[in-house]
Amino acid sequence: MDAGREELAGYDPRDYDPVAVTVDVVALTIRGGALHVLLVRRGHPPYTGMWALPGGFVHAVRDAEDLPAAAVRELAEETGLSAGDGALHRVHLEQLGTYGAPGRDPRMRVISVAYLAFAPALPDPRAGGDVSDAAWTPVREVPELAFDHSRILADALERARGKLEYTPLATAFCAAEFTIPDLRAVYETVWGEELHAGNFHRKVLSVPGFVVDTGRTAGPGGRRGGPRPRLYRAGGAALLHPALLRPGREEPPPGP
Amino acid sequence: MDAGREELAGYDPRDYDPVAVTVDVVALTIRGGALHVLLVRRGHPPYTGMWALPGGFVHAVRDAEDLPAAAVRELAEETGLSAGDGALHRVHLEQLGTYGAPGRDPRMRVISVAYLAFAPALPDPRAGGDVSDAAWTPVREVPELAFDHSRILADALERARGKLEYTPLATAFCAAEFTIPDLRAVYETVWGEELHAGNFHRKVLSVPGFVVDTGRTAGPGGRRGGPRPRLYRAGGAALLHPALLRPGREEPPPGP
DNA sequence: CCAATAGTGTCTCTTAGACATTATCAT
DNA sequence: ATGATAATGTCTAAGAGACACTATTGG
Repeated sequence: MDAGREELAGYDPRDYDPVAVTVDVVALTIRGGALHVLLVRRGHPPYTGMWALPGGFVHAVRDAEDLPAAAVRELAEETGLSAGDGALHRVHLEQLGTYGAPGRDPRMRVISVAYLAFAPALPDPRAGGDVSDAAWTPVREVPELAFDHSRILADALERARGKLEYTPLATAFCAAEFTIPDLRAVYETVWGEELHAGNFHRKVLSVPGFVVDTGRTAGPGGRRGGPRPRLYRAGGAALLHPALLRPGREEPPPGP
Repeated sequence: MDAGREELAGYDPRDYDPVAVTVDVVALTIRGGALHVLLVRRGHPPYTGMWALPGGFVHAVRDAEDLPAAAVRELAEETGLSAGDGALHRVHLEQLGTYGAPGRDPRMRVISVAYLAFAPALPDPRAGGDVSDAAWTPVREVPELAFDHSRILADALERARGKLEYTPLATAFCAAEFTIPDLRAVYETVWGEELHAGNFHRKVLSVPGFVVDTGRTAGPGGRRGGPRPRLYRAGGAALLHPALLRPGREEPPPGP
């Protein structure tokens, strides 16, 4: 598409109000069998001392950056991993939604574009910059967050739960090579439900392009016995057909 | 959530760059068996004379409005319907995504929050304001659009096709009361595929909360014979269980 | 009458899920 | 040996889809 660059005569800057745009990242990972989210403790007003999602203003004019680039930058700053690093390269990033209610930031009108990141187990973050602390926090222990970040986190969790059903993104929580039980643990952790091991195994292998067999088996890990499970890599499928529908969703009573 | 209003000392306005935020609306409706989108012809630079999605700057400071409110306002301005009107009340509106690549607007850095609207058949729009023309356009005849609006429209269509599968939003394209063949026509139009009438009928009625029988039948309409179909209203379900999966989706060849 | 369409019945194939079974490993 | 777990097999119920059939309307 070529930008028809007409003259800017007749263009009135007062047609619009200037707004600050931030990017916030909901970075999810699995540690020790529990779903964790990356949080930072704010070192400046507003909400000083409260926990919040990592994020910051988009570099809009000088060194103008795209929105996904801003999200990667924020994630890299908070985790201490460099953007070109291999660890960050395996992170799945997608836009979650945009939050712009008036008054959500007491300073001024701020529109926040939220991103959702699925990451394999990453090292502990390091504090620095304008945050006094940063930590992977179990989602079940997350306190009330600054701004409307509690709502953003809730939306992110719901999105993540749904994404596991019809996309292969559960593999984004695993290392490059993983076993079917590893994958099952991801589903059980995110959905908060136990899955039948045998049925899960057969179903995953029946979905074309979900996982590919490496031919090798896992070494003796922290398991308590049993045969060595086979190692798989993520397949090339972008969508799961048929989907792995999560159980226990009874039909809700008809609303208004 | 209570906003902890610390003092604003130490707050440096240069921490952020001012950005203009717009809201663009992809309004879809069905007219004469074809899917239509509401387009406007631009009356001002940039892209003067080109077709574009209806949209405009968010009122951010004076009369600060929420993002969905801005979308409703733009839709009302372009369709000539008042926001409190009953016709607009039946329109389904949801956030589609946010587009903020540098250079997408040649004037300055603009972030656009795109909304997707599903509407029943609405009257023809009226031109006015800063648009020289406005029209419902069949999506198969849409020309190249201004800015990145062609991409936004493509994303909207893909979202709409998916939404029909697992939500009852096809009813948002129908009048308040509709027949099962009406509903089937919506699916066939949006998906671009013919569906088996008998199987579709049975499936729709088998999903709890999708439609409710009014007990009445349609009057003699533009049909070419056959029994009077029954009239239904939209049910209370928010999700379809089981979903109406669209046919013809063979497993794609595994990508990279 | 005839063509078109609404709505229902029937059959087959696939899949989900409950459960059983066998094989392999750590302790 | 014993217990835990990977992986596979079996059975049943439910849903998708192909197809046939009846009933009811407009022309």
